[in-house]
Amino acid sequence: MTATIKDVAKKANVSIATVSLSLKDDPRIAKITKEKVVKIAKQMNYFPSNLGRALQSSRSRLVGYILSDVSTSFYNQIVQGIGEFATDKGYGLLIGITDGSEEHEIKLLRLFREKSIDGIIVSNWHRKSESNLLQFNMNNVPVVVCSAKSFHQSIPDVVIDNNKGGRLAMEHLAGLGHKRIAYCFSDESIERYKGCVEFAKQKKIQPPALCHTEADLRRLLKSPKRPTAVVAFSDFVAIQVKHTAEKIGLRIPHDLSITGFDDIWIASLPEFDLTTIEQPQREIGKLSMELLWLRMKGENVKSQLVQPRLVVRKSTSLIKKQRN
Amino acid sequence: MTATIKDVAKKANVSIATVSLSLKDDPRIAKITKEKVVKIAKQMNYFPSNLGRALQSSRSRLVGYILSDVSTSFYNQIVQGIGEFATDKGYGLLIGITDGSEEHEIKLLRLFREKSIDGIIVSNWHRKSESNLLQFNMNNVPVVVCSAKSFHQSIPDVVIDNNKGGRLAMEHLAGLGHKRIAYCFSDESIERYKGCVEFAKQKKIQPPALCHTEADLRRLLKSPKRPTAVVAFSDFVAIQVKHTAEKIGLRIPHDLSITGFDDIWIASLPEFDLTTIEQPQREIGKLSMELLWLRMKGENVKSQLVQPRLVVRKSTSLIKKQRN
DNA sequence: ACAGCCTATTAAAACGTTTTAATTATAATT
DNA sequence: AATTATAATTAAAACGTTTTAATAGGCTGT
Repeated sequence: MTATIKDVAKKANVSIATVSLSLKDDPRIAKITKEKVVKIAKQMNYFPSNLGRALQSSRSRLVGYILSDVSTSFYNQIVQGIGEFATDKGYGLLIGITDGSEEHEIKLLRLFREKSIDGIIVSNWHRKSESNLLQFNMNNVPVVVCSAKSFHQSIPDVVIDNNKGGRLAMEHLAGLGHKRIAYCFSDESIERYKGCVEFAKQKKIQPPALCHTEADLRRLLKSPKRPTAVVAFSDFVAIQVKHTAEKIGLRIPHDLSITGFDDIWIASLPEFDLTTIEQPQREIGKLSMELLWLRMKGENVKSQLVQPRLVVRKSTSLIKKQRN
Repeated sequence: MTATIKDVAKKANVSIATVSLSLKDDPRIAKITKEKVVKIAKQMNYFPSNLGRALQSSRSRLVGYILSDVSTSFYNQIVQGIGEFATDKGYGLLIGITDGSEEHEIKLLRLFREKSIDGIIVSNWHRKSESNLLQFNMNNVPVVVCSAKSFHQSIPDVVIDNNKGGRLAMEHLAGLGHKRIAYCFSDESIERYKGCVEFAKQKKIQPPALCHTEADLRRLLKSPKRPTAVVAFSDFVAIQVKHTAEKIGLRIPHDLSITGFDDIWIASLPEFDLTTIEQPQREIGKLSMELLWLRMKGENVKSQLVQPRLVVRKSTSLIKKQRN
């Protein structure tokens, strides 16, 4: 089917070694020979097979990306960022969607191993996989954590400055005059919440009330001294909060201001028009792949903190004087 | 680092051939030997490297998926479906996001070739790539088109029954008493529109008015005999239509019923609550991969039509008598 | 004219498998 | 006991590369 190095060698009437060296412009080969070989190779539409190359160099030029679910709007952009950089550097991107299933995750990691993958980026993983990932990482298959906090100091991560993000949201709300603020929900990144608390402490205002569940929030919103604003953990959560508030009869932003986090595409739809903290998802993906690439080249890298940005829309407004 | 077949052979004190045959349970090897080898292999945590295997069989056990953009909610589920099936069969899924760029697409196809990919699934592609894809397809690297109409009879596709989907939407609206219906927008799948027209013809009602642009729609909605319902090409378009209508002062569904297509996740949010034609995206992905897999095994397959399903929500309602 | 040096090229080994054909060991038949 | 048939194992080749070390062919300088 496709031409191999042997075919080229035969046609050019040289050895396969000469072909190999010519194509990588090795100074040992005479210029005239190189030109001949290159011309014939092009003419035969020859490209070195990664299989042979991989076998001999034990580098497959394949990287893997593990995540639990592409369908959350958030990770798509990340995949895009990773993919672009990878292709550019000649790496194939193997995608591994675990769907949250541990069994699936194990299967995927085994597959990656069998394929002699050169590096791995992870966004979601199970506790039990950590030793497995660590093993990859120590055996010259670098691992980078993307958009999450790394679980081991030998594995760098690329993550938004969550603390700063929390502060930005608080700063914005405080600037609009809000004094009683709630935070929904705490489970995941505690950093964002910490950012809020730190800002509050610094500005000597009341720290946000922490809601763990929707029931918590509902109760709080019905109380006499209910919050006038909510910092939501994500845009997703922000939408939930909006629904909860509306069910109680509160209107956004008239009765309640809400900030989200991520700036997924629907945040800008007029139905939501959500003030939010933007994460440059594509950038995060690209940066992760860049770190991985550097590590695969043997360089040392440090974890990266990506800067968040406040996007002001219509889900937040000045607090009404009479209620303050 | 990781054990190779040689290591196992040495430890088991047999030849590498014996190891290879034992692990695939070849009847020629004595049972007792097999057991010994299998035990030692497991104990050494040995898995055959795909690289060696691929080189010798010239099958990489890699498949590629080409699409322009993962971030449209729609394709995520497809990727998930493809990925699941692929992993299950021991195939690695290389993802190729073209971002609509032709140059990128070419780069990706070359990468796929270099990686000796075994099969390709395509959702979006440029005209110019067709000859390229066809070449893969003829050279024992089968191609399957996913969620789009194939461009060549030698390449099967998996696609929703668009005609039927159109009919379903029309049937639903007609059932609610709507007589004047618009279709937005026509550019892509003409099949859906055809389905609408066919249904109208059959039931002897007025065929839907075709809007090509938002301006068309706006004009139509402002006309005295304006449509009372719109069949939108996709959920995405349905949302656009909703916005356009609301800007004019029409309320959904009170003044205008809208049906979408796809049932992406936001369709079920209370802000939209969109009556739509569901595409089983995951199923479509899975089916595409299954076809590809069969073709890679040398079997002949036929294109598949997937059945759409009407999901009734609140964006459609009975036409008001006074206006009919 | 010959040792010694470049320069250009190539043979050969290696990477990790699978598979075919050959070899060895064992059992069965005369 | 010698031959044949059968069962079990293995040597070797092949897949497509890269790389190292070796070879051949000219030159140079004596």
